[in-house]
Amino acid sequence: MNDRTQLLKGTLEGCILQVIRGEEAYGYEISEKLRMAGFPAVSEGTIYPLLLRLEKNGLLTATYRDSPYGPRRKYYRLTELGEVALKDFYRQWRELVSCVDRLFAGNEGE
Amino acid sequence: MNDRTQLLKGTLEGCILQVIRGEEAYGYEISEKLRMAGFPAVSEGTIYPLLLRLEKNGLLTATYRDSPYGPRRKYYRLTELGEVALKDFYRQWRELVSCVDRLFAGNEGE
DNA sequence: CCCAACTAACTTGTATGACAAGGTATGTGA
DNA sequence: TCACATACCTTGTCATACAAGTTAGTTGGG
Repeated sequence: MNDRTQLLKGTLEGCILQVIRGEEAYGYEISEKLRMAGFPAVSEGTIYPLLLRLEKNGLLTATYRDSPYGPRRKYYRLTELGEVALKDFYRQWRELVSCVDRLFAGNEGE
Repeated sequence: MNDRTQLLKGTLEGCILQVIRGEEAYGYEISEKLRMAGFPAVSEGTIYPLLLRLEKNGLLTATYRDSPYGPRRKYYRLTELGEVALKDFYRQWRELVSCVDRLFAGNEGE
């Protein structure tokens, strides 16, 4: 019915910003890192359009660089706008988490 | 850009199940309770279709009862399928939260 | 040399679900 | 009579996750 993909909506964008925040990263790498963090395999059909969108909206800038292993990589870096958006995301995320926690407080064990 | 509505995707369904779990409730009441819990005003255009969907999918059953204040209310109650779905939701929710937490661990203060 | 496998990015089409806007109807109080 | 709160529902729109497929570069094995 409603698999986890709906739960991910909106969350992924913020998480990707956070991955890039530390140091610039390219799409393929980002999807690996998310998988490491425990996210269930995020499809490429998800990640690349999302990155393009973020770039178009000015949250990311990109530069191409050659790869020693394959075609050139497109490295993304956060803009100032991206930093702001990341902070906004995290604030809203924490807010949502605390709402849900409040609702489930008292009977999580069951 | 991406307001909180995308963050809510999928979460709302589980939260509504949780609200109903304790005791049967009707739509109007549920939206009040969510607002109490801190959720930003959940629109009726969201809540009623969602309840109908859950009923159609067998997670909820409904009975109409008169109201002392207005038109009759449609009271929803969890089915066994609904209980299972609620548990599933909560498990997946906790999993997502811990993934995001892992990603943001170390620099939440900023 | 060719082919498989991995790396790397992108496109198209589909489904889901939140929401705005609007409609219908009942009860209360001024 | 009229405004307002209660109560439910429908239609249409938008954002976004994903499957599946496309294009390309590199490496290593047969």
